[in-house]
Amino acid sequence: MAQIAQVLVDVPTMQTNRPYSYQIPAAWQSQVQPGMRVVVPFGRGKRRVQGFVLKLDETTNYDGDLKAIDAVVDLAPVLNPEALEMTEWLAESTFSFRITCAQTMLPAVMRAKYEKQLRPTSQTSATVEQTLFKGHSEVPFDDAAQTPQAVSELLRLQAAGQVDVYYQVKNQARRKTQVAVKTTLTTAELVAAEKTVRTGAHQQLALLKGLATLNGETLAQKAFSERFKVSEATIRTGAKKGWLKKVAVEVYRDPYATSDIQPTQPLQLNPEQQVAVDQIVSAIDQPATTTFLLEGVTGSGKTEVYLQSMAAALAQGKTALMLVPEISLTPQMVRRVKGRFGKAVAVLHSGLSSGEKYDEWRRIQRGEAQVVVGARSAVFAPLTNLGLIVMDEEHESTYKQDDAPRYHARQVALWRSRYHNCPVVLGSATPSLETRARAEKGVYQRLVLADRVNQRPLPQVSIIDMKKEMQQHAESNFSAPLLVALQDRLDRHEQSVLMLNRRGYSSFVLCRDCGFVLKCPNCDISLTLHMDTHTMKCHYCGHEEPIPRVCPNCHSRQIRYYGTGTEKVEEELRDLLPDARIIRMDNDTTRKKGAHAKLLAQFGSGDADILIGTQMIAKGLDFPNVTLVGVLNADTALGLPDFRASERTFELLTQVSGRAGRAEKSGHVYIQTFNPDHYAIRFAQHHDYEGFFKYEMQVRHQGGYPPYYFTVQITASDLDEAVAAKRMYQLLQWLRPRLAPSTIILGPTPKPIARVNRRYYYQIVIKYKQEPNLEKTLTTLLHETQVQQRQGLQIGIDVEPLHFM
DNA sequence: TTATGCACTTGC
DNA sequence: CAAGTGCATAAG
Repeated sequence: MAQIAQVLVDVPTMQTNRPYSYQIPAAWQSQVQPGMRVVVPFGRGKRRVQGFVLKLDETTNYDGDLKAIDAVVDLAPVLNPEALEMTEWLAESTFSFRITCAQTMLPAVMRAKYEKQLRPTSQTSATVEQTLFKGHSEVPFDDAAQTPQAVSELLRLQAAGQVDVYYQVKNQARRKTQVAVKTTLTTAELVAAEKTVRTGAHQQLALLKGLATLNGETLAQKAFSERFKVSEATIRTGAKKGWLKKVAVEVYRDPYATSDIQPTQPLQLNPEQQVAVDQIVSAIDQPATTTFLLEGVTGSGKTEVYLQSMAAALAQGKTALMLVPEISLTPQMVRRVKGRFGKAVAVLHSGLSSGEKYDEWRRIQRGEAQVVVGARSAVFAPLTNLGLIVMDEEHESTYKQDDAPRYHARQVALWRSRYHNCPVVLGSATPSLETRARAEKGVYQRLVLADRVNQRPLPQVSIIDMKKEMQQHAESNFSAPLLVALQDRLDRHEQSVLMLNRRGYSSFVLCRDCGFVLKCPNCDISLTLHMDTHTMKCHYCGHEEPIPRVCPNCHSRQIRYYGTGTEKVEEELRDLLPDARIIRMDNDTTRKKGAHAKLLAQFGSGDADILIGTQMIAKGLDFPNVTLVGVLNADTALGLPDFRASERTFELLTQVSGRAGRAEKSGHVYIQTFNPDHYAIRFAQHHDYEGFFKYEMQVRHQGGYPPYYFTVQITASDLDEAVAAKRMYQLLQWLRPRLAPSTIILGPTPKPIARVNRRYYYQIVIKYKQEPNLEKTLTTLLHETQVQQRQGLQIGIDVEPLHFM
């Protein structure tokens, strides 16, 4: 029997990024398994931390005294063998800690919370008892240790044995329970009981009849009382008489329980869709793994291909995973999947409460859900026997996690497909260059849906040169042609969608006398005006301050709001078209849970004529009465210092264009821009992805960017700008001889937003085609920068970063 | 991440 | 000389 557990402790540092051996107490030796969480003592004090059992052993090569496991948290492993293997791989490939990776794969509530408590001992004096504990059996350490004096006093008391420091490892996971009724009597006994009730006691009779139908099953009290028209008081009487028992049963928090989802049937496929489904389905039971790129314009019926392929996987007794960029933005997708697969579907996305996520996760883990739809982190869903992984809108940048572990869900999906020997379908109308290039090389198999299912032509796209508009008209967010078109839709009772490209653009305060711009005291960025709260906010650190009335620099009153926020656009539009009913959708109006869906439903039911919003409206919205789409500022992202700026602009414009003319009515798109001749805008105008791909590939080839090169970004930040810069130059010297001569190292450069949250950021970008030493070198780097980390210098490694700013 | 030991300064 | 502060260190 295994006596020793190799435990990965919850301490995210380089030195603890390896398992520690612990003694398993004899009583638990038969139940502890790899993948379970345990509580173990760690360090010199009495500190206790959570850990994951990675492995069981008979012996250990550690020759000190082993400590013993304190508690076993789980009855069954929460990380299955696949997850354990994935932890290792993920940690290595993203240069992050194993513990962080393990935690990333699980619902957030399974992360331990630590509390430090003070408890009295047998030697606690009466004075201490009165002043500190005041009759409580324990006191939170942080409450008692508010001042430095209090801390030293506590240390003294601890040394004197007057107080005991106790570490509590709290499991945040809570199961929701419901009161249910259950009878232990037989049907005959229930019938006999009917004779004992006094005449006219209808409710009690109904109760007994109801209980007889349960056949010993439990039923929620609420449901019982509704079904048999029995009051809760009667149920209580029944319990008193011993007819029934009240029990607590676990219920899942089902985020979609109340919404009525209509079951849907598979649709007739067109020939192209049929080819795609056939190819994918035939790959499901192949021993090899195939990655498909399913390329199809908006409305070409990609979703139906996904659904029918997933159905085939289920039919073979396998499970299916479907990733979507952010479901809270595309509720229609969840409806379609739930409509097709009903109760077999579990949903995982950021819009769920932590309890809901936990419950959905357990439904998957217990095998109660065979289909998972979810955003980025759903790629770790504990599905066994995976038959198919679908990644919709594979080009979306939300698939990349911005903080450690900086993984891309596509990489994880591909890893899992190799583990399960199942196909992956990457779907998009505008695939990322990396993916499209791989399909070109034959690494991925390309499936094309060229026709729109409804046979509608794509909307006509007009480009409006704002430089000319500006010369002819006063400063306005709306060009003459766009205004005319908007008025026209109002007259015809059709709807319009206006998109404001928020990136790199927002409303700030500028003094017209001295040019002063109000900036965040912590970050190198101007503050944004928020009319709803009447404050100036920093979008990077959250700093907030009142709107200035006079210029803080020259005390002039000529301090005005500049630039374009959605609020400002809405205001201007209300002036220009006073009769239009307008809905605005941005971070402010959609912050509350469900607000997003509510606004969309409102717009969908025809309660408004115009929907104004940021990028979030470009995705997934599908309203038949929308015939006009306007992009107010197409090019604000083009000026950003990022080689993917053109790709993003093209994607966004193509995507938002797809929102016009979804049904019988044809749509028209107006793109306002200061760069009317830019290729990203021209190719988007003609819905020409292939043209864009070829052109952009040349640009990337010339610049030496992905997909011709792999990239790794190393960031250093420090409170002192000079320190950050100096360390980065040292790093460059250190790095150069360790990497291949063909590898290009860019920088160090200050990041385009050089200061965030009082820290200064510098970056180095490594570009390489083949670099066998990379992993070893970067791991060494992480080890060697440990000491500097503690001195305040923070180093971050991002493999294949998506944002270079 | 965090408690501890040790080196060193500070205060009486 | 005791107490206090700061930092390096190691965690089974």
